[in-house]
Amino acid sequence: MGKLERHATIADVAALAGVSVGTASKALNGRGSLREETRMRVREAARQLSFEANAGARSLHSGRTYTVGMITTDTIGRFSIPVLMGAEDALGAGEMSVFLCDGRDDPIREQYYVKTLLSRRVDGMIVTGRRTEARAPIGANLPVPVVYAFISSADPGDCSVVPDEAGGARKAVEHLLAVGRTRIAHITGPEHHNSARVRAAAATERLAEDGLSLVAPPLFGGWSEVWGRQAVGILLAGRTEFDAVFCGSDQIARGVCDALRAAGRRVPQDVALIGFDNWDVMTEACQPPLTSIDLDLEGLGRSAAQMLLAAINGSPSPGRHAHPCRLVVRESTVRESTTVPLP
Amino acid sequence: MGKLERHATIADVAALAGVSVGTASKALNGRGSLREETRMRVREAARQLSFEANAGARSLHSGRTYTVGMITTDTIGRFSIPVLMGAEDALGAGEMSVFLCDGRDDPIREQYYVKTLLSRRVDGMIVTGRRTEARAPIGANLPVPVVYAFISSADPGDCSVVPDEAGGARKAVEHLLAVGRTRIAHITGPEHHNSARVRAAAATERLAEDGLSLVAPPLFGGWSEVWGRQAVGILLAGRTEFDAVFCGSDQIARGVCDALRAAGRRVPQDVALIGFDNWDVMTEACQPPLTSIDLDLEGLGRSAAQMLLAAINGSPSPGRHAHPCRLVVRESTVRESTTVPLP
DNA sequence: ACCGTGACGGCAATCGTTTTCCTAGTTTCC
DNA sequence: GGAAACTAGGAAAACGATTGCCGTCACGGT
Repeated sequence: MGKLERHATIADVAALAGVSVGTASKALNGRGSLREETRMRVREAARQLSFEANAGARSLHSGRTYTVGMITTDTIGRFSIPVLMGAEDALGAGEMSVFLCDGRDDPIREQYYVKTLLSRRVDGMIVTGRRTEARAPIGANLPVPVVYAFISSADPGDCSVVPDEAGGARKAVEHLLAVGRTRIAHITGPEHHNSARVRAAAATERLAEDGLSLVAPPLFGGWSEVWGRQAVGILLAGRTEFDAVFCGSDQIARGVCDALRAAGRRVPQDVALIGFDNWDVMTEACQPPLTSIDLDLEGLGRSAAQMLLAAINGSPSPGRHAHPCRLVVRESTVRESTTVPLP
Repeated sequence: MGKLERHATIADVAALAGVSVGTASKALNGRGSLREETRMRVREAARQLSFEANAGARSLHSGRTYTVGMITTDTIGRFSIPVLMGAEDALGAGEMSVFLCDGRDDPIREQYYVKTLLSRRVDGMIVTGRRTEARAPIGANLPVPVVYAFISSADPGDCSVVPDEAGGARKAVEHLLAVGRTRIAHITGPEHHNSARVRAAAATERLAEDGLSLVAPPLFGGWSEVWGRQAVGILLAGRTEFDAVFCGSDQIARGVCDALRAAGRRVPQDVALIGFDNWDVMTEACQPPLTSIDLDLEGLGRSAAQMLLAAINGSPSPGRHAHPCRLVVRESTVRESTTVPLP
């Protein structure tokens, strides 16, 4: 058989079942009062023609498309994916389909997508992507609700869901304290990056609550392994003693780990090591496997989607919502890989 | 101002411009014969109401939705993303929007998505994802064209676009030969994985064409760094001399690199090293940076999308299409990072 | 003065579905 | 036996946009 020529319409179904179009509609949607026998006959006809109601025509009538747009501002990367997947999952459960739009960090392209999505009458939009700072709102007075996920909108009235990075950094420090370390160093990304500043500040603050401080000012650099290795050199040259390093990313941590080993320091016996992001590629390849802070991006995406659904149904949640991070303990902080309960 | 209450319809525009609905439509679409003054008046009214034509209503009339569905079978991963982005890019250029569906390797979910997409009257579908083997077609006698990207359909009549892995492996071997290596080892993923077998076979075959063979049978294992390190141990224990290693993945290559360095062998002086996938995270973190084979997944996605567009317009390209791989030379095979032209 | 001819725009059908109203039977009950 | 009360299903009006077909002007030519 070749491929089917044309989609069956409800008129085809009605004709085959020997009823009127309206009756067929009622039969398929369980509306109106029909004899069970009629209902079955229509259903059978629909099955036979593999009829699927035209969603476009349907939404023309209902005013809702059960569709949302997802715009990623930067090109889709390691961070956007889980957010995207979490959102897709939550929306799928609400019978919503997702339009994917890759903004590629181009405002023109982005505005084009907004217009396209509006013309497609999406019920709402999710904006995601990575940025060092909050981003300008995607549009003013849009006729549909918008939720910013991972990234946050510069307008505090907009609904943004972002990871609780400060909380994550505090958890990291608390874990190091819990395993008995007090001389902690911090190696992280570039200072102009908001995440780096926030995490460093939170770590410092948490230590201060226990009357402690970092053994040296935070080492700002890049997010890479290379920087991790370099930073260890700086740290060792400074002759400051340290028994733990809190890293701003797993890549940095891995570089740190390699450099420490090369310098003859054992992880975790001499130095406990904790990363950030819980990126499996790094945490698993690290020797030993790396303890890290998980941003729970998939959960964040899911949560953002749920807020969007709520907003669509008339209950918006304006403002900035911090999504909690999770500590994942591996062997770079404790000998056995048993989970250490937090205080 | 609060958010706009409702989307403007063409009737609103017509009323504001003082013309009939049909005239408004003609004015906005450049059809019919209208006075320039009228046209401007309508356009101005549309602008004022920020009118965007309802795409659903429009496609009801035209029969086309300018929409395609993209189904990823496994959960979206490192390989699917570039394919997805390439496709999205090519489709966007054709004014098409993309529905994203994450099949999560669940056939039920997948079938649900196919139904949903059909009810949304997509003009076509792209199926992507990673599998060890060809996959069962997503549906029989679908009323819209389907293109498989990266993954391939078990039905040889379906249009599949897949990387030319054999060609890539041959390029890798050719490069090693070109830089003067003849004692080549091959470390790769699990033997049950089709890619591992194909690449190993192609490498062997290419060597045979020069009257050579691998210094040892291919070492099948996993795709991980850990396996790369282990495999070097096996290789060294075997006392076979080798001056190059062709690895089945960049992760393996990185493990190999670390283990070689630990064993006192210099890369590339003693051993030239080439990976597969050209995954920036690995190639850049590797010391020295890793030469690799790029699958050009983004190009592959773009190409798949173009075939889909062609199929939608009535010119299908049935069958399996191999998308060429690219050699990317870095310092793990040549001292200077200058590009070496291929023979 | 009359007809022909463009130019301009309105009218209405159409796409596929849902939903409201209505009509024609069939019961039911007094 | 006849009116009321249901029941089953049909007819038609939406929903928003496009488009083919017509009517109505104004103008020019004979």
